[in-house]
Amino acid sequence: MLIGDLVKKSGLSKDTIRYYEKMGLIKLNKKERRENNYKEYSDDILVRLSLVKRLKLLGFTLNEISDTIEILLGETNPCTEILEAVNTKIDLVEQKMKELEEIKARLTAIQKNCNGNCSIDDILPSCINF
Amino acid sequence: MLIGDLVKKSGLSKDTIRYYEKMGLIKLNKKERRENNYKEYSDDILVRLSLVKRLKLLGFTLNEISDTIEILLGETNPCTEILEAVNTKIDLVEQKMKELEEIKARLTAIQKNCNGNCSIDDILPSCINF
DNA sequence: CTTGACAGTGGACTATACTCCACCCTGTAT
DNA sequence: ATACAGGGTGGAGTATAGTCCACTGTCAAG
Repeated sequence: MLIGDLVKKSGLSKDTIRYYEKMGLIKLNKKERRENNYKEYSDDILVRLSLVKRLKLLGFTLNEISDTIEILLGETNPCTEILEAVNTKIDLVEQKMKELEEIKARLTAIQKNCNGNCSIDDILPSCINF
Repeated sequence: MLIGDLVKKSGLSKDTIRYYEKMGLIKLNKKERRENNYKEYSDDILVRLSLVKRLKLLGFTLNEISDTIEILLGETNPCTEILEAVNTKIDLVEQKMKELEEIKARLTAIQKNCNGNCSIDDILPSCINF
């Protein structure tokens, strides 16, 4: 598919896709050009872009994403490396979830302390050592 | 305390603290200066910085953090506004948690599909529509 | 055969969040 | 007295992640 289609299917802008291309997140080999010099994007590229989008939402940087994708979708890594990478990512995700649970508990506590007439004094105790 | 202490206690750099000051994330009133013009930071400032650090880890921008802190620690907002803000934040946190759960499920699926001898073909199905 | 949508390239610009630097003042230790 | 750690200010520079713009080429429709 051409870039216009990719824009529609990926939900990313033309400029963003080209930026990712420049950064090496997606790669086209020389075959993937039409005679008129237009770029031909495969479904693999779409998969990669979906991965990028998801991982970005979770706060990974493009460099981290680049590494992750290389391991997940690369062709040269044996299984153990893939599994290790996946396990590391799971740990990271679990860590983020724990953080969020803590924050949520804290917010809920504020909500409960605040019975119709709260002030800074109701909230501060919940924030110390937060 | 002076900035050196604050650096040690907060784990943030001098420049970062001053940047947050410039951005209005932390505020010193005129009283909070010693006669020699040195800034005197209170424990409240430390609480604020801890909040900033935590919220940053979760992917909030400094602007979002600024708003949140203003509502949580500000002095002029009535209770209803605080509660609304807290509820909004809880929603946001829950949304992020859902995202993470989805990612984790996906990663676990990859892990299961990969029985000792996986290749790109084992992983790709888990990545499509990811 | 021109118009308009779509493609490509290169480079400038922006926002966010720092980080570094130069230069100056303060205060204690030698 | 002076060295030196620590404080203050202003402004420049950096990294990341885009976003915008100008200019050019391609191609199907009228």
